[in-house]
Amino acid sequence: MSENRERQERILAAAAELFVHYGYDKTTVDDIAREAGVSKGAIYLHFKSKDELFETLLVSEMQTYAEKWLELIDADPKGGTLAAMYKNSLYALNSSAFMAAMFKQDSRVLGNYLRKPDNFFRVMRDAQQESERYVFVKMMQDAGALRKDMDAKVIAHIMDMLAYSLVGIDDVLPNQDKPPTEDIIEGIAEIMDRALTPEGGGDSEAGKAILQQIAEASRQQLGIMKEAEQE
Amino acid sequence: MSENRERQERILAAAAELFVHYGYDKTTVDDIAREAGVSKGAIYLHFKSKDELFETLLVSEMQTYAEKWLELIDADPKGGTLAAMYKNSLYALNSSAFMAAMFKQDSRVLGNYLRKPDNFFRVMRDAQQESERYVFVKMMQDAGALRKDMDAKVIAHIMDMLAYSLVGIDDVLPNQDKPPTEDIIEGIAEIMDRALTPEGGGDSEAGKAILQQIAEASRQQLGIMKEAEQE
DNA sequence: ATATGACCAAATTTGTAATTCTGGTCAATA
DNA sequence: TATTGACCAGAATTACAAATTTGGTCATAT
Repeated sequence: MSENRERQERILAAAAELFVHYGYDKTTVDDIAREAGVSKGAIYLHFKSKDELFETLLVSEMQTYAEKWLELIDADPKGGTLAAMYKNSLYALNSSAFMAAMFKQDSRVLGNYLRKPDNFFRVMRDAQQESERYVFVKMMQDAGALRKDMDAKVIAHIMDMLAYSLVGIDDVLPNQDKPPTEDIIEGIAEIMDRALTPEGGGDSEAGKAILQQIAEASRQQLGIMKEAEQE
Repeated sequence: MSENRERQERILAAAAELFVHYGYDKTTVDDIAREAGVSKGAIYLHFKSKDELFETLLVSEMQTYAEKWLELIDADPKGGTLAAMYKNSLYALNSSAFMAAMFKQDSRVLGNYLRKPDNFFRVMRDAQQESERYVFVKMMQDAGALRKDMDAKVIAHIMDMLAYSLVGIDDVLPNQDKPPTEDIIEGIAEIMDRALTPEGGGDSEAGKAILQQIAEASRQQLGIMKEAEQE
């Protein structure tokens, strides 16, 4: 990795930590520079503005999330089933506080950035016709990895609900004896496995093939966004 | 119903509507009096303070919710299974905007009431050792209406997650083509039925018996709270 | 060529005095 | 006796100037 690239990574890492802890509003460019051990000017050699830095971080976190997801699936013996794939997406989501904040649109972290008229999230929502989750579930169903008698749109939405509440429920419903997150995710996986796997078991290999396909498309889309952002 | 009692109901109904629409902070006692068609003084003949009115409403909504739940179960042919019971709790929750706001601790509705040091919700949380949902799930498991190989605490928590996200996900994740709520609830019910019902089917009658038991306990607890509130 | 941090205009926050609003009371009324 | 609404003290909001902070720049240093 070039020295320049390495410094950019350091800046982004510092920014991620500060944004998660203090939020977009309370984190200043000076803070980021100090935390990353560079001068403020250096930040502006990498990013045109605070917002561009922030948006680069958003994209970067999404990429990291996608890669982590793929890794987990690859390492999972049952990785090709719909339930296992979904489960691993939850682990991936849960592994990054910043990504979790993005997913639940945490206003404490995203702050006034959310109010900007054409922020990253709005643009993304307007751009996509169908939710990524739905596309994924639909493909899995067509490939025989999800029972035909389930409505893919409904399943996709329930999956979003569970992901959302996995990272968001603590904010509003403090539960004294909440089970460990891992137990929750495994519980969800078991439920999904029983409820969604077609009779006779789904085709695990077909599932993995689909994932590669989606991953590739996703990488392309993120690449495009990264370019769009440079302008 | 006594004339006095009827007026109290009218006040509470008016308050519920205003609180849901404008929130606790922006709803004044004058507003409530006007909406209910009574004088402000009359409000204070029924309630010692705005907060007492509010808390009476909280308890009243919980009672209505519990009754609605029982009704739905009674009317449901499969009402005794765990999945059907849970499903009906979601319908009951979804049928009252105020109850939904309570469940998700919606700060737009509950406003500064939530900041009060010993508000209803804090008192309730401190009072109860185990979550109601867990008690319910555990009893159902002991009665043979939930597979033994599932952890009741985990299942209870996942049920809370789904309930929370059912009423809360719209606030942060606007989904252009979200399925109708009824389809979502039925989808959840189907998933739960497949995943939680023991081999050979659960004992539906035992389930209903348990519910009556819990309903009775719940009625008692709410009665106690109502008294505690009078002070 | 690269990197820095002093510097600045604009935005945000703070302090605070004036104003409005609101929960609660109670003398007057029906 | 039961009910009302004018009234009031304290709370909340507004207005706005002063002070501070912050995103971004660029002359200077390395």
